[in-house]
Amino acid sequence: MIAKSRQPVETKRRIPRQARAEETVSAILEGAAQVLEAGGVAGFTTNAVAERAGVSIGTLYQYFSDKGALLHALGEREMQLTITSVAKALRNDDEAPIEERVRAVVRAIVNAFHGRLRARKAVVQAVLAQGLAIESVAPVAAFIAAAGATAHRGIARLTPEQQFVVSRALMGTIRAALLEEASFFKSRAFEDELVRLVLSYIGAVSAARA
Amino acid sequence: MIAKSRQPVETKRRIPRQARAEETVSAILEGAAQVLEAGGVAGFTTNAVAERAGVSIGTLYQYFSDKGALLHALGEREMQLTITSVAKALRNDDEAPIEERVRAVVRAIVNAFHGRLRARKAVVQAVLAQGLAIESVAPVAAFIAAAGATAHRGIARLTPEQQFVVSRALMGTIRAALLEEASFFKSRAFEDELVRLVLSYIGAVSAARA
DNA sequence: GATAGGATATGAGCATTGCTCATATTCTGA
DNA sequence: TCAGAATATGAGCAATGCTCATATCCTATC
Repeated sequence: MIAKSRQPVETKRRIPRQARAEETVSAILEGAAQVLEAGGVAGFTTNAVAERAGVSIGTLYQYFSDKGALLHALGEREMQLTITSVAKALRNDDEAPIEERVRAVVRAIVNAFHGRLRARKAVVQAVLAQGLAIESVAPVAAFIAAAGATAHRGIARLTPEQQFVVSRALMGTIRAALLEEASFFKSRAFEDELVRLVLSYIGAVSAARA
Repeated sequence: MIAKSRQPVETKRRIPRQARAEETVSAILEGAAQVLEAGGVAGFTTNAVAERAGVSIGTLYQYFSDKGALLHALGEREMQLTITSVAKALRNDDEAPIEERVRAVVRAIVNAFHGRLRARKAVVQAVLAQGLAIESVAPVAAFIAAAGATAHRGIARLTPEQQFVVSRALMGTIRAALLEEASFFKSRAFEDELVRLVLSYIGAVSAARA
C-alpha cells in the first residue's frame, strides 16, 4: 500500500514551481482584490474570484486551502506594505526628534491606505471576521510598538502592556477611521491628533518613571 | 389588483404583538448567543440557531430579515449593556477628580466583557465583519467621547476629531485585547495604562489650548 | 361559548456558494 | 522524443441562507 503524498497544512496547498503557476497565483490575488473593490465583502465569492482571475475554480483551490486563506493572503500583503512603509519612514530620519519620528510613522500608516479604499476596507473587515487578526495584524502593531518604543534620548522603554496599548490605540483609531469612512481620514488635523495621542502617552510613561 | 402589504425594510420584519412572540424573539437571541459561545463565528448558522432556540427556521426569519440582522441585534444588546454600565459609572462620582472618572469609565467598559467571552468575541468579530460597525459601535464610542470630554474643571472641550481619537483609541485597544485574548485583559496594569492613555491625551489637548 | 380573522409557527425545498476529485493539458529534464 | 511531474479544468456534491404555502394559536366581538 502506497501512502498518499501528504499535503502540508498551510494556507497555500501547492507551491508554484513554474513561472505560469506564479502568474496564476498573482492573477487570483489581483482578481480577489478586484472583486472586493467591486462588491465588498458581500459579493466576495470564490467562484467570482476565479472567474475574474480567468482561472477555473479548481485552480484557485490548488493554491488556497479555503476562502479564508485567500483573505489571509490579501491581509498579509497589506500588512507587508504597511510594515515596509513604516520601516522606510523610520530609516530616513534616524536621529530626528521623537515628534518627527512619530509623525513619520503615523503618516506612513495612513498613507498605506491609499487607493482601492473599498477593497482595503473589505480586507480589514474580512480579516477581523476570522481569528486572523492575531497573526495578521499583530506583526504590524508589534513593529510599531518596537519602533516607537526604542529607548531614545530620555524616552523610556515601554513594558509589553505599554507597547500593546500604544500600538493598538494607534492602529485601532486609524482602522476605525477607515471602517467608519471618517471624512477627516487623511486630514492634517487627524494626523496631528494621532501624533498627539502617541506622544502624550509616551511622555506620560517617561514622566512617571522619573 | 391588490398591492402586496409592504414590509418595512428593517432588521426586524414582524413586530411582536403577543407575549409568546416576545418570548420567541428572546429565545432566538439566547439561542444565537449559545451557538456563538459553543462554536464561534464558524459554527454560527441560522439553522443551528433556530434549532437551539427550539423554533423553526421559518419563525426565525419572521423576526430577523437575515443572518446579519441577528448579529446586529446581538451587537446592539452588547452595546446597550456597555452604555448602561458606563452611564452608571459616571453617575456615581459626579464631582470626583477627572482621573477617578476616567478610571470608572475604563473599568466599566472592561467589566462589560465578563462571562461568555467566546460569544462576545464572536459578536465583535461578526459585527466588524459587516458594515455594522458604524451604527453599532459608534454610539458607545460617541457616548464615551461625550462623557469623557465634557468640559470639567480646566479640562478643555474636545473637537470632533479629538473625541473620535480618544474614544476609538480606548475602544480599539480594549477590543484588540479581547480579540487577541491578551492575558492581561482584566489586569490592573492594563487598566492603569488605559487610564494613562486617556488622561495624557486629554491633558495634552488642554495644555495646548493654554 | 362560538367564531372570524389576525398573529404566530412550521418545515420542505430552492438557490447559492464553498469546495472536491477525476480527468485533461502543459511543461521539463534526460 | 517522451515519461512523468506540474498545472489546469469544471461538473457536481454538501452545506447554508432563506422563502412561501400551509397549519396552528390567540383574541376580540357577539
